[in-house]
Amino acid sequence: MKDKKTFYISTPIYYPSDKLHIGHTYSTVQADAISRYKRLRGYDTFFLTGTDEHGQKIEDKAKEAGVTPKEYVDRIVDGIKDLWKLMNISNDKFIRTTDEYHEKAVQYIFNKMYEKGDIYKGEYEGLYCKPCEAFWTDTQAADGLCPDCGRPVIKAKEEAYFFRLSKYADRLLDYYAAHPGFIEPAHRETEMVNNFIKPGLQDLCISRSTFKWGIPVPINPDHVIYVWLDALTNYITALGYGSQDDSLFRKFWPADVHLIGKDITRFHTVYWPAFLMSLDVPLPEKVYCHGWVLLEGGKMSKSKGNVVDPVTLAERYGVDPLRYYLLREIAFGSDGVFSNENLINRINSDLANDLGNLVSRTVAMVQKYFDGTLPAQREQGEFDDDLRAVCAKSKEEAEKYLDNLYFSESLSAIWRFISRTNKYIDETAPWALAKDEGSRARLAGVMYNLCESIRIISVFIAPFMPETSVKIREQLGLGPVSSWDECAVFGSEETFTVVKGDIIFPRLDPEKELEELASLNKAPSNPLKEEIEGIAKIGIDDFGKVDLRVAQIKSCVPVKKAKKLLELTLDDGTGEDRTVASGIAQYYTPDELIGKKVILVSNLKPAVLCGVESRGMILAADASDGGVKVIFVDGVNPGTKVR
RNA sequence: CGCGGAGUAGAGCAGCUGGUAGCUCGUCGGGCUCAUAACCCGGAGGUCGCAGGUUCAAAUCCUGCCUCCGCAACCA
Repeated sequence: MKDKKTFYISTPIYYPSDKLHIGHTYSTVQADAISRYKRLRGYDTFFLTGTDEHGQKIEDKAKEAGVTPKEYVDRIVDGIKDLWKLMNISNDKFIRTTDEYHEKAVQYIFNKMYEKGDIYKGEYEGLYCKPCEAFWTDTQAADGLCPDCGRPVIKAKEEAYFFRLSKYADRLLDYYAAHPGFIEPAHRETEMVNNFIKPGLQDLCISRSTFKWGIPVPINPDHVIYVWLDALTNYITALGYGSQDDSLFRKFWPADVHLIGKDITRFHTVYWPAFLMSLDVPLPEKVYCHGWVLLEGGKMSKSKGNVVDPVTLAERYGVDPLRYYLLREIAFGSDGVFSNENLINRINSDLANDLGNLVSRTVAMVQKYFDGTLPAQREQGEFDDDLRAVCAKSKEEAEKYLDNLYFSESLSAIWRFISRTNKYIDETAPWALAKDEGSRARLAGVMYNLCESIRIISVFIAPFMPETSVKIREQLGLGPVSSWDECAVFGSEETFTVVKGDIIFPRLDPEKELEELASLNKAPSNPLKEEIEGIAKIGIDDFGKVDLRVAQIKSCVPVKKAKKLLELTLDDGTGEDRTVASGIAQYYTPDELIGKKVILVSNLKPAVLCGVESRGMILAADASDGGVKVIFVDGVNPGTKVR
């Protein structure tokens, strides 16, 4: 870590082509928790999030919607900002890659790299498929054919600008070796080294001339800068790098943590460091690749219709419970499963039963036994020492874990103290002490210790659940936490005057909630209908272009080196065998298929898949269980046209 | 033999620099009555994926195998 007491953390910048889901919320909430923690610890903290707004996809979406790309992203970005506001995100800045200062700075960066000789016009490297408007690496198009459409690729001559990524391979390896912990979890580093760096880094294409929605290449306005050089650089342009005023950059760079999802590891641990090396800018301290929020039944995906809407959940259960759940449920670096049942469970047991009830019962007793204000006459007793010891240990662990971004573990440590406090009530049995006038001082001592414990807990949870921290402290008659040090000394408070408030976390009825959530999910009445209506209409002529034929499977073998592919030999009625590769190996064995008749798209352009030339495809349905059902036909001869 | 991760009580996970298997939820029984039918204590429940090996001793180290999940290359 740097000597100066600053802390700079970033989330990825999100692509505003759709509404954000719980996964994005997860990233951002993590960054928020750590930012709040660092601020409380006295760090001058800069927390950055934002949006990555250029690219073909947005250009297309905007066209569909009949608005300009800027108008399109403006609308979505408003929604994103609202979501962060709702989630109580304390970012210091929100960068949009369409911001003027960013566009200028990216051009500055491009020029600087160009002058250095790290950017060149692609003439030798890069294989380009014109119809697909896509670039492929040598390995991807090893046979000289586009992996997408099977047509020949050409060398990218005058097609694009390239960044000399290959030049930095050794320096990257050296850097990793010299900076353990740069990539976390560590196994991601192994993955990057083995999969990308050792096999040889390809130079990186950083411009496009096939669409317009991007930052123009300064030396050639026919091109726009392609995603990574535009997006990744936000981490420094947001601080004013490449502008008149780079005081923030000088203050906060290098970043302490780039928090990212594991899917963009390569870009942040290979491309980004190489860019920075090219600019002679120091590298960030750490890239932390967190896991994904998975849903029961697999990855989140729009087409599966199982995207969880954070707004619905936050409005229904509260922002802090949702924050807590995300930070608690998913362990360091690994994926976690989101389910409504888990969420409700966590809220009930951790928040309502353990924490909420602790506050409630304590405040009620202070109210009842002392009219709300604890007297100065207090007596210490048995169990007090242990309570303090657990408190101290909990603090130490919570800090240690949080410093390393182990959110879940940090919360576990805090909850050990909450449990200990509940147990303390049982051990000291204040209601028994209350019956005996002679135990008045001891009773006051016990209640004081409870209030102190809760006060300290309110500091512990402040980074995770800021609103709850405030609510709890209100009941203790205290203002908001202003420093983490407030949890350092047990007994620092003179006395307490409690104020009874509302139940902080009402208990939920799991059955009822699950039912209601299920009905809410159905609310967008008919997603299937919407999906179908969302697909562009085609004319009968377009359909006529597809030639469908019945074909019989003569033989079938798995494709070597391919998990998903079966190589089918078909009788299509022409008398000549036709080979088709089909991605159904996980659903059918060859024996099940041989002799069956299927529907063949006969005029699909050939493509090479894993070394097999596939001429056509067979029709199959995506079953609701995630499987695939091939469509079989009976009683028709091979070669018969289907329409 | 492409790279990496994982297989531990009903569920979700920890333990993996070797020494009688732990946590949360659930479940069963008890205690308490301040509290949000909450809290506290205790029990049941696992031959730690399979098979070998090293060792006085292995979930933990080694070898082989099986299964699952990511990434890459193929879901035409």
